[in-house]
Amino acid sequence: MSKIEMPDPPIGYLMARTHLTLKKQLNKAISDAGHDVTVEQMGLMRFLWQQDGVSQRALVNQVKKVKSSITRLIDNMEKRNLVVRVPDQNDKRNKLIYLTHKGKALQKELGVVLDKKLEQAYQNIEKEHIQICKNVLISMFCNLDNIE
Amino acid sequence: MSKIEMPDPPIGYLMARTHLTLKKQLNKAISDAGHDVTVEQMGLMRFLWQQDGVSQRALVNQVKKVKSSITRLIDNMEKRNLVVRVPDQNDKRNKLIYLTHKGKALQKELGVVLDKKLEQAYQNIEKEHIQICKNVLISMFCNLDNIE
DNA sequence: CGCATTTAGTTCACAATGCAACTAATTTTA
DNA sequence: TAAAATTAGTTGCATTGTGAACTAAATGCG
Repeated sequence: MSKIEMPDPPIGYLMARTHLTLKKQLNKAISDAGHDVTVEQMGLMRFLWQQDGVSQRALVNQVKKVKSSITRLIDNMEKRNLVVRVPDQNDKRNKLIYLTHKGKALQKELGVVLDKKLEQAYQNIEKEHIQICKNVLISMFCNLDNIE
Repeated sequence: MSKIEMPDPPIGYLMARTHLTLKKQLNKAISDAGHDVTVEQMGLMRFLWQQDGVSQRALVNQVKKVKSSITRLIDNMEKRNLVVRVPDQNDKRNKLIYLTHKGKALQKELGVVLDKKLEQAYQNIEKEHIQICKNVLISMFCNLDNIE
């Protein structure tokens, strides 16, 4: 099978490829560890672990996804008993999202799985370079976020 | 609305956030430019622009997605008349993917849209840092790819 | 040669994302 | 205050990604 010769790929392709591969393997690692949770659900819980009982709107602002994505992400998390929706009595438009016991308990367990996988991903890469990479990703995001 | 204070995010979250935001805005930019193509379809065409008439298997090896993803990506590209599937007479299991005129013509036009958006994303970021970031993404991908 | 194995591709079920259109509740404003 | 505009959340539709089960074709081996 002949290998196709490609020119230096734009960063978007590299990001997409690495992101999807990391996500795929993390999902498998989480599943192998016996947890019925996805990486995206973990990504939302990351904020809830810091501050519980926030509105979906607040989560939209944090994770920078579209509100309909959050709606369905929370649908699936409710199915798995990770969170519950509680109507806000002060503003009946809002629904406040609270972690269940199960959702809270997962913080430590998923942290272990995540750290282990990142350790594999970081092999033989200089720490300073990883920090520079993070900063570039943050700057790119801010540049794009300011445009829209 | 109170901003949730978050600790230093793992690189996976940064990659996911930046990747999705870039993808979202690129899709909009492509659509605004009058093209009925998605970023993922462009990602596959990137390889076809280098070498036309390859099997789906070859594309799977290049883009590192699962074969069922490629099947449906090509389904949607055929609908839009970007590519055609041609049965391989030498090995009847294979289907060779060829760009249509429309698919070929898009290389330049989409390149312009992509470059413009990347220019926005790269504002005020040092070129050397972008290169380091790219190298980290490549190294991470290779580390993960060797594991599975 | 003939049967087992491998390989290429499709299909299905599930999760996730985004856009657009919608409902319901709140806030603004005339 | 009543109508208009905004805000929070849901739903329908299209695209994408994955894994598992499936078909058809080619390859390998006894």
